[in-house]
Amino acid sequence: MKKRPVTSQQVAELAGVSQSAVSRCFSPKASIAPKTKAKVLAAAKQLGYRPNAIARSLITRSSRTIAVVMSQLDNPFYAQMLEYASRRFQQHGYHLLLFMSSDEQETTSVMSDILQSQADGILMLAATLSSSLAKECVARGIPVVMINRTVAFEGVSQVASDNYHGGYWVGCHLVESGCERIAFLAGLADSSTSSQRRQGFLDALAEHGAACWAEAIGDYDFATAQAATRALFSRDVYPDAVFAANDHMAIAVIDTLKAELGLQVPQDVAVVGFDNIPVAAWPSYQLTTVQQPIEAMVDEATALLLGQIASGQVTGERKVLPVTPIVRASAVSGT
Amino acid sequence: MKKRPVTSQQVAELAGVSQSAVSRCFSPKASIAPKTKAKVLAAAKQLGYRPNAIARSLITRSSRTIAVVMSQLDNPFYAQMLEYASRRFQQHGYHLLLFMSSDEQETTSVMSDILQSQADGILMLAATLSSSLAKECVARGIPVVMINRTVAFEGVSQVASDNYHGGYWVGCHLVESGCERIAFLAGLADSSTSSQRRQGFLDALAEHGAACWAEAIGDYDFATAQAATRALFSRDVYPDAVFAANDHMAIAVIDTLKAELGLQVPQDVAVVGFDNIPVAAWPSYQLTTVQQPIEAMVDEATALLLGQIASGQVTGERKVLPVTPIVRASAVSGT
DNA sequence: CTGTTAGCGCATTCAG
DNA sequence: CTGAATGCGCTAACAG
Repeated sequence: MKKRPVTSQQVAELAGVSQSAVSRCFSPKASIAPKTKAKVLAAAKQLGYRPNAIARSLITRSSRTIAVVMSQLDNPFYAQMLEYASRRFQQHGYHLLLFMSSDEQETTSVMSDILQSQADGILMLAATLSSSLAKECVARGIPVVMINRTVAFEGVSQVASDNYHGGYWVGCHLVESGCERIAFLAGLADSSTSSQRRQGFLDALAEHGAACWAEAIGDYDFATAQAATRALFSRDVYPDAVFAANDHMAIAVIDTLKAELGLQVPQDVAVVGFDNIPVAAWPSYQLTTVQQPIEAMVDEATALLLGQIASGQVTGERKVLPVTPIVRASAVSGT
Repeated sequence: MKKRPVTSQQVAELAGVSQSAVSRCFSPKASIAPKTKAKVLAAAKQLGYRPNAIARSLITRSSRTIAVVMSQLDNPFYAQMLEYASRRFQQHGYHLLLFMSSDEQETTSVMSDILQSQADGILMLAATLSSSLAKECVARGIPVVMINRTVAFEGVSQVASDNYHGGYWVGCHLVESGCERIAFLAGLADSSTSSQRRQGFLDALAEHGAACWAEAIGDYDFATAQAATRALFSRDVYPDAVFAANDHMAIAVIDTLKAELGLQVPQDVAVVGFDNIPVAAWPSYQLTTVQQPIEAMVDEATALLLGQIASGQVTGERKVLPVTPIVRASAVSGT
């Protein structure tokens, strides 16, 4: 049977002090005589007392909880973010309440749960947020930070890596490597990350007097990217380079090229990805890619959320963090 | 500035009913006249009212929250589990509070946070739990379920896949495929999963009158597994098969064999893993492995936790779920 | 079916 | 510095 937890009242009785004295012992900033504190702590230890965070939240109006919304944990990139974010917030005495939500409809119901949960802030990783929901959060004064997402609403903050310049670098790198028939494999159609990378890439090509040779859509999904690869390489003349909007798809491209089409990377086709997930460094792939500053992004998001929580102001800032090109064997200069 | 949320009291005033009437409208099982309910819901919508879950938890003594403790999210196997568990609990109106904890010392401090959080249950994924902490949870009547972990304490429940028979199958499969110099690559030294897989494997070999040709330790880590592979293959006569205690290491073995040692899989060396992570199916690897029933394991853990929460009894059950051999190209019969 | 009442466990006034 | 009193927002008896 579930026992009733020990309360501060019981500790107070055992220690021969008032309940408020006990409370003060567990509040960092309250003033309490060392002697009474010792008595109280002794009694607390004896009874196995732990302050009830729920009761505390009710009165302080702060749950010390951040709601994080994710759509996919199978992408290691987001898994890494989540792990790091959790550790980061833990350091500041906050904990993450996890919500999975794939489609926008689900997000609506999830958002309702979040609002009820009294989370002090919301961290959106890879999920879409309708502007009406965003508006509701802002109206309630709950700070929202989105990572690598765009939403057409003022109140929410955004942290992103410099997708445009990442794409731009890829374009330059491939042209300068001598590639002439460069294809782009997009992620999700409505994803801002994919379209920003694409735009930078196209602009780079244009500045070099080149153009994108072919495009396909891979939905950030392995199987879809494989199908797209087959389509891109079904003609007699096929691309001599593929820029995939993320590493996961780039891996799919390489695998399909090698296993099904008998093509060599980078001898026959150069391949570049985006993210620099751990797999990209594996010997089988040696994927040239653009590294996103995961930790810096999370640090920024953490600072934004905690800052807004502390000040009680929701501001809606935008931060763009620099990316780092990583040249590996899948697309080297002078190929 | 953070606005004070609207309370049931305010809704009651607007609707011209008592505060408890409002409360009943948001409790599924309470009886309320359809007419008053309509009035209340109208007022609630007008004010944008959401019940405060914190206040509810305080009085119901149930946070509808499960604490999950993880040590690594970079292993896709655990990431998948977390995602599925989150969705599963969400369906039942529970949410996950995420705690990251690598070493045992950290677990102690994390456990303190969990106890304060008033979580209704604890789900341990890939983390060690000292028996003193386990005892404290049980003493408080908080159900604990560990997945794929062993702890020397009565009160906690455990869900595991049948590691022994998985290892046993691998042993049989390799011997029957004609392999004669079979090596084992262990995970973490103190991990029960690794040692159970190993034991089943060794028993299978013994029953076929064979023995393990060599052993090494890969710590469930890519780089360590690579180093171990180099060591295993440094002699003139090298293994003709490697059983790695998980897929992640098996991938490292294959990559090292192909990229560094110029060996073919499975022609020169057969490789088998464990888990059946998504990568195992990729064309470059085609890894023969043993699939763990992730969803069934999580379903079982969910049922165990929710059942114990509902009954108020912590029982400490053990469940072992069957595994499924997956034969792919990296180790086929008759090689 | 509805309103009234009494707390849940704790932080925070306010006197002393 | 300490204790007594108050109430956070809500659910759960209890009468009506």
